[in-house]
Formats: sequence, C-alpha cells, structure tokens
Amino acid sequence: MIEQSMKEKILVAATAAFAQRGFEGTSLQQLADAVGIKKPSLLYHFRNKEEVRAEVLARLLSQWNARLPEILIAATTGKARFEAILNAGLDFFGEDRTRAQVLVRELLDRPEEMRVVIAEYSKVWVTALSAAIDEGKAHGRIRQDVEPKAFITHTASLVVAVAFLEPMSGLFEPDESTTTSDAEAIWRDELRRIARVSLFNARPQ
Amino acid sequence: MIEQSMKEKILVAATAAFAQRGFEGTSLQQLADAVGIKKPSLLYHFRNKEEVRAEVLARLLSQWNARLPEILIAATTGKARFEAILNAGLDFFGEDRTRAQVLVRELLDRPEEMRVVIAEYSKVWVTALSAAIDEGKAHGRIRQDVEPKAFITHTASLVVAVAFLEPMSGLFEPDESTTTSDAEAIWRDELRRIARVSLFNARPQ
DNA sequence: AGGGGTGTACCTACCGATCGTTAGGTGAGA
DNA sequence: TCTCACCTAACGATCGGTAGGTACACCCCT
Repeated sequence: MIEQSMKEKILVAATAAFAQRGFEGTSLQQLADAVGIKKPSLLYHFRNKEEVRAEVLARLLSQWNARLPEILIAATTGKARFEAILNAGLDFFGEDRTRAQVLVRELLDRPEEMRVVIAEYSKVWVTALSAAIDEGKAHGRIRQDVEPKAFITHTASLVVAVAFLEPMSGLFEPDESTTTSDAEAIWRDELRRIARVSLFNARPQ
Repeated sequence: MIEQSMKEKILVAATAAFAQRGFEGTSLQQLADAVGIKKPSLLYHFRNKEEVRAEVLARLLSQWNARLPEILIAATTGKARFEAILNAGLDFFGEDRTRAQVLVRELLDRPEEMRVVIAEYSKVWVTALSAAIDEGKAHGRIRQDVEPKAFITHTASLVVAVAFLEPMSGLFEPDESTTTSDAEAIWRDELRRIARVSLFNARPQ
C-alpha cells in the first residue's frame, strides 16, 4: 500500500467530484468529507477553491505529457505513428473516464483559457502527425483530400467522445446480450476504421 | 417586434446562461436580472430551479423534433437521406451553439436521465439511417465493414463536437489570415468528407 | 540529555454573502 | 370580484474563506 500525501488524496477526490458534478456543483465541504478532514484543513493545502481546480487540470495534463515521449519515440514511420497516437489517446481516456469529463467541463467553463492550454499541450504531437500526413500525401500513401489539422481535430474529438459517452454505450442495442464493454469495443473499432479509411489510400503506392 | 411571453424570455435567458456557466453555476438571481424581474417573480413561472432546467432541455429537444419530419420526407434515397440528416445536424447546432453546450452539460450532469432522453429523441432517425445503411450494404453502395449504429454515433458526436469546439477554431492556424468562420467551414467540410469516405464504397455498384 | 524555538498539519468557531424557496402582499385588467 | 403577474421581506441552509489555536515532530543550543 502506497502512502499518498493528503494533497494528492484531495486532488484525486476533486478530480472525481469535478468530473461527476462539475466545479460549481462541488463544495469544499464535500471534498473535505471525501478525504476525511475539515474544510479549513483543506484550505491549508490550497489557497482557495480556484487553486484546486487549477491543480486538478495541471495534474491531468501532466499525466498526458508523461506518456507522450515514449509514444513518439516508439513509432517512427507515418502509419505506425498514427496508430500509436490514436491508441494512446484511446488508452489514456479509456482507462480513466473522468479525464474526458473533466476536460470537457473545463472546455465548457473556461473556453478562452482552455484554448491556450490545448494549443500548448497538443502542439508537439499535432505538429508531428500533421507533418507525417503531408509526407504521406507526397508519397501517395495518404489521400490527397485530407485536411490535416481538421482531420486530427476530428479524430481527437472522437477519442474524447468515446470515453465521454461511455454511460450511453449500448444505447441502440435492443437486446441485452450486448454488454457495455462489448458496445465500447465496437465503438473503438469503428472509430479506428473511420480514421483509417478516411486517411489512407485504398491501394497504397 | 414580436411580443414574447415572460416565460419564453426566461427560457431563452436560462438556455444562454446554462450553456455558458452551467446549471449549478447559474443562480435564479442572475436569471431574474437577465429578464428584468425579481427572483420570486421568476418562481411564479416555474415551480423551482429544477423545472427551469427541465423546460430548457425540453425546449431544445422540441426544436430538433420540429424540423425532423421535413428532413425525413424530403430525402428518400439512402445517400440523399444521409446527406440531408448530416446537414440538418450541422445546421441545427451551427445556427445556435448554445444547443451543443447545453446538451453536453446535461450529458455530464445527468447521464442516466439523458440516456433515456437521447434514446427517445434519436430513435426515429437512427432507425431510418441504420436501415438505409443495411440496404446500401446489400446493394454494394456502402462499405461492408461499416458498423451502422457505431458509425451513426460517431458522426453525430462529430456534428456536436464541431459546434462545441467553435471557440477553439483556428487553434492550429499559425497565420491570422484564416478567420474563425473559415476554420469552421474547413472543419465542416472535413467532417462531411470523413463521413462520406468511411461510409460509401469508392466505386459505386 | 534536555529545554526552547520553528514549521507542519490539522482543528474549532465564525464571518458575510448568497443560495433556493416561501409567505404574503399589490395593482391592473377581465 | 377574481385571477394574473408581479412585488417586498424574509427564511434556514450553505457557500467560500478567515482567525486563531493545538498537537506533534524536528532541529539547535547548552
């Protein structure tokens, strides 16, 4: 059992609470109760509620940044790099769905600030992917009609949406034989198919 | 100048406020101020705050339902029906971006309830589109590897995402020559391309 | 070895402001 | 005279945040 600091415990609890009920819908009292301390003790660790929000977001983004280098290093060719980043995104949001919820809530609550944050944290891999798409177009591996930045944005949107809509999975399945995890697997497969088909040429080279 | 009832004025103001700051982030005082009445007068028109939320959502959904029949009637063939519904979705969320914001916030705040609501309000056109896809597959016009329900879900997600991410448009454009509306047009075009390419066979029949 | 400072991590008690909601009017028009 | 559409006044609860205290570990000095 790893002994985690009280501040870390608070951030974990705050992430879950913000994901479920939102920043405005979560009180400091609820956070304090969740980690077993009193409200003023919580404000010993954070200057105010806003600082909790900021650190929750920073923690989320740093978790993404932490696994980015190995993704970009592992895959060098264009196609492998595409698959690697797509799967990394699906894993990242799939293994903890609160990440998608917190991200979307922040986009709703503070769009201007998030514009800057998103630009900063996506710059590296968006640039890498965009260059790979341009190169693939030059070599005829990638469709000429692909609009790189727009394609990447849409694919990223779908990755977040799949995690975001997890509570909705199995929505259109009339029978009960299809479990939630089955429906999610189908969603992910179809997402990969859509991205692949709309990006690559049918007959490579 | 159309004379609109106070109740309608409140719902319009509430929709904008809920979209921007969320349900928990909006007080009845703010809504009352926005329409120029006192707080208790607002509760003459609505039993409580929860009823405001319910009617805001109901109003949004009825607006979608109102334009659905003509869409389904106008386009009969599979391909035309696909284009018609896709464009109708883009128009619906594009002409008033608060719709996407309110919808996404409701999905975050009350996922279980929204699951039921979404199922009800999407049943008609999802069923129609799904049948059209199956028929298209049988005739070879549509790719065999399309997973109908998942494809529709993803396309719908992208339609909402494009409107939702409007404040982020032009995020990756280094120059200032590309305006926000240009970037949005590119997004919509790329969305249509992705959907078309990943749905239809390259060589029809 | 033992006493005195210092910082950490919590606590109780409380602040004014604002929350959603209710009670009980008022005035205008049918 | 009755209903509609608003009002003033006030309710208890909860909000984020502050003041000030306590218990305890650790370090320095003699």
